[in-house]
Amino acid sequence: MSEDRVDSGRAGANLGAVRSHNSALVLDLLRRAGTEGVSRLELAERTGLTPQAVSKITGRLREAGLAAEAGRRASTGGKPRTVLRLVPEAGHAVGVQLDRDALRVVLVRLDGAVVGERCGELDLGAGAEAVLGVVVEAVTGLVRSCLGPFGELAEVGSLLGVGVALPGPLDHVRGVLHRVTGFPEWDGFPLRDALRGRLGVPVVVDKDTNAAAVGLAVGGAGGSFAYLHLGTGLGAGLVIGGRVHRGARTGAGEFGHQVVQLDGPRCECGDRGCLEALCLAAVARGEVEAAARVLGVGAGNLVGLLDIDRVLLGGRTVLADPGPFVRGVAAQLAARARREGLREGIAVEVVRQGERVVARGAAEMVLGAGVFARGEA
Amino acid sequence: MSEDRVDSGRAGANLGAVRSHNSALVLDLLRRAGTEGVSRLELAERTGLTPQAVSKITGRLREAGLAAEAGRRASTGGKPRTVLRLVPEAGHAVGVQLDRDALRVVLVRLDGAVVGERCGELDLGAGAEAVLGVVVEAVTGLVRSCLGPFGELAEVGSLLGVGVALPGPLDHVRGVLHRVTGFPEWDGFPLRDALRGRLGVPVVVDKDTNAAAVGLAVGGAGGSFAYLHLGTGLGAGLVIGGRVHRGARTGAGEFGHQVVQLDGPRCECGDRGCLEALCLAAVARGEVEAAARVLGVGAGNLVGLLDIDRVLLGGRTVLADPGPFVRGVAAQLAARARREGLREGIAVEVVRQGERVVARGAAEMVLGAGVFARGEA
DNA sequence: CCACTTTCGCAACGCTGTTGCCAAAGTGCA
DNA sequence: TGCACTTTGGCAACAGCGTTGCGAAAGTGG
Repeated sequence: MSEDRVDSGRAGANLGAVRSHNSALVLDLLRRAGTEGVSRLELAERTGLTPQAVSKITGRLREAGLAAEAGRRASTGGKPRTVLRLVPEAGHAVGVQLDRDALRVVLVRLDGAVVGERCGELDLGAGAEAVLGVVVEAVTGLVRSCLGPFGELAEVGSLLGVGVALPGPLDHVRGVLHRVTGFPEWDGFPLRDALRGRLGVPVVVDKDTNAAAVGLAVGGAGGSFAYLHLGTGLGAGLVIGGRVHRGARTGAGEFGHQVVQLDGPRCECGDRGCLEALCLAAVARGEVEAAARVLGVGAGNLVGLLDIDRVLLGGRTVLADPGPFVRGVAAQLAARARREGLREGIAVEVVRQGERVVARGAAEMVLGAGVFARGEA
Repeated sequence: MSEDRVDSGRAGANLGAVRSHNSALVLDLLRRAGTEGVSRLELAERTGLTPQAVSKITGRLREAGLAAEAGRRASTGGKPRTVLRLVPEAGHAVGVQLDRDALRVVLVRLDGAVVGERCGELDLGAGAEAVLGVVVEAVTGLVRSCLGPFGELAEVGSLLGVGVALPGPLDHVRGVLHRVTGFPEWDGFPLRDALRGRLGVPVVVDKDTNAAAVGLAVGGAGGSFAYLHLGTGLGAGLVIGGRVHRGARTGAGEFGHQVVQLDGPRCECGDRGCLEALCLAAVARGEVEAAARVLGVGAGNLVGLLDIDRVLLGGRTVLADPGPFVRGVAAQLAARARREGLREGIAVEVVRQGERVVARGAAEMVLGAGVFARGEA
C-alpha cells in the first residue's frame, strides 16, 4: 500500500526509502494484528529483518505514539515476548460514500474499527454546491460528535484526512470526475480540490469499487482478488499483488461492460451484449439464478485472465439476497477449474462488512496513504 | 524485472536490497539505451539518484565488465558528458521456443541483439527423451558455432542461462508443465530441472505468451500492455506496471477462453462461446475480418478491465496477414474509447520481431533475472 | 589567455540495518 | 531455595548505502 516510494515507476532507492518501506511494512503488520498484537520477533520473521532492526523501527513508532507495548505472551522456556499493539486512537480517517441517491459517512480509527457513522439521502443531481454542502455538513458533524469540540476540522490532530468514493469513471491521481452517468453537470468537476478547500484536511477520491478493494486488501497478505460490486451498475475493484490496480488512466475495473454476448441486446453504454445489461435485466425479471450465472461467466473470464486468488461479492443487489449469487458464481468458477484440471475453483465470498464496505474502504485509502507521513516525523 | 528483492511479497529492505535495486535499475536503463549509450547525469535524472550515486554504481558495473565508457557527447558549454554503454558481449542467453511442430533457438547478447539462430521441426509427441535430446543438441550446437569451442556448456563464461517458452499452462516458479494440449505424456513433466540437469546451466521455463511479454517489456518504460498471440491457440501475456503478471498459480493470460457468446458453439475446452473457438473458426473459414472483429471484442474486454496502455499482436496467424487484424482490433478499441468519452483508442501494433518474439523473450527472461546475479559479485 | 560552465571523482558524512555482546526475565530441575 | 538454562531485547560498534561539500578536469566563448 504505502511502499510506493521504493518502487513506483522506476525510481532509485535511498536510505529514506528503505526506512519508509520498512516502517510501513511493520505498521501494516501491526494493523493486521489488531487487538491481539504482535511480538517483535514475529515481526522480524515476517519481514525478514533482524530482530534488532525491528526493535529500532518499533522504537520509532512508539516514540511517534503509533504503537505501544501491551502485555506479554506466555513464556516458552525463556523471557516471554513483549506484545506490541497499534494505538488505535492515534489516527482517524473519514470515509464518504456518495451514491446516486444516498450518502454514507464513517469515521474509522487507525486499526480500521468504525467509531461513528452517518447515513442519509442525497440527490446527486442537485448540483455541486448543494452536494458539497451536505458532505461537509455530514463530515464535520460526525467528527464533532465523535472527537469532541473544535473550530476547524484541521484542528483535530488525529484526523489524517477524508476519503471519498463514488461510482463512475474518474481521475484518481488528480481527483477529478470524468462523468457520473445520468448527471452531466459533474463532468470534469475537481471534487478533490473542492472538498479539500472546504474541509481543510487532505482528501482522496476514487471509484467506489476501488475504495472497497482497498479496504478489503488490508489483511490480504499481498494476494490478488477481485471485488465485484453489483448495485445500480456493475463494476470491479482489482487487487493485484496486494495493491489496487487502477490502470493507465485510472479507468481499470470496467467489468460490467465486457461483452459476453456478441450481437446481444443493446446496453445503455452503446455496445451490445454487455455483462451489466444482461445481468441487471435478469435481476429486473426476478431471475436471480440467471443473473448469478451470467455474473459467474464474467467472473470466470476475469479469473482466467488474471488467475486471482478469490472473488468477493458486494453491492446492494447482491447483499439483498447473497445466496444465489455466491452459489451461481462459485459454480461457474468450479466448472472452469475442472476444465483446467484443477481440483477446486477459487473461493467466492460475500463481503463481510456489507453495505459499509465502500465507505470503510474510502477511509482506508487515507490510512494507507497518510499514516506513514506522520510516522516519519 | 529484477527488483524483486526489494518488494517481493512483503519483505523488508536492507542495504543489500537497495544496492541490488539501484544497480538493476541502472543496468536496465543501460540496456534500453542500446548502442547510443547514456551519460551519468541522464541516469541520475531518470533514477532520481544523485550523480555521485550513479558514478559509484556505474563504477561497480564497469569493474564487473558489464559497462564501459564509449565516447562523449557534444559539449553544451562545459565539460562534455561521458557516454556509458553496456558491454554487449559480457553476457549471453539462449532462448528456446517449443511449439507443437517446430523448434526455434536464438542466442542473444546482453543488449538483446540476436547473434545466432536455429530453426527446425519438432514432434512434441515423440516423448520427453527425444524432445530433450533435440533441444540439447540445438542449444549446444548453436552456442558452439557462435561462441567457439568448449567442453561443457557451463564453461562458456558469458552464458547466463537458457530460457524455454512453450504453449499451455505450466508452473513458472517450479518449471513444471501442467499439460500440453494434445500431448498428455507431458503432464507434470519437470522440464526445468530435466533441462538444467542435461545442460548444466540455469534454465527458466514459461508460457510462450509470457516470454514474448517479457521480451516486449524491455524498453517499455514501466507501462502496461497486453501481447495477444494468435497461432494454433489464442493466449495473452500481460505486463502490468512493467512486470509480467502471472497470477496466483502462474496461470494468468487465459485470454482465448473468455466467453463472448453465451450458449455459443462448444469449444474444445468444454465451455461454450470461447473467444478462441470463434476466432479460429472464422480464420478457418477464411473470414479474417470477422476473426479480427471477434478478437477486437476480446481485446476491448481486456482493455476495459485493466486500462492498459497498448495492445500488441503476434503469432503465426496474425503475422501471415497483419493488416486486417490490426485494423479490426483498433476499430473495436476506438469504438469503446468513444463510448467512454475519450478522444482516441489505445494503440494497436504488430510485434516488430515477428516470429522471433517468443524465442527472444525466452532469452530475455534469463537476462532480466540473471544479469544482476553477476553484477553483484 | 582568461572567465565561465559543466562534468565527475575524492573524502567526509549521516543514516540504514547488522553483528557481537550482555542484562533481564522467565522455566525447570536439584 | 538456588542454580543452570533458554529466550528476549537493548546497547555499542560496525559495514555499507546514497548524500553532501569541494575541487580537479575539460570543454566553450569572449
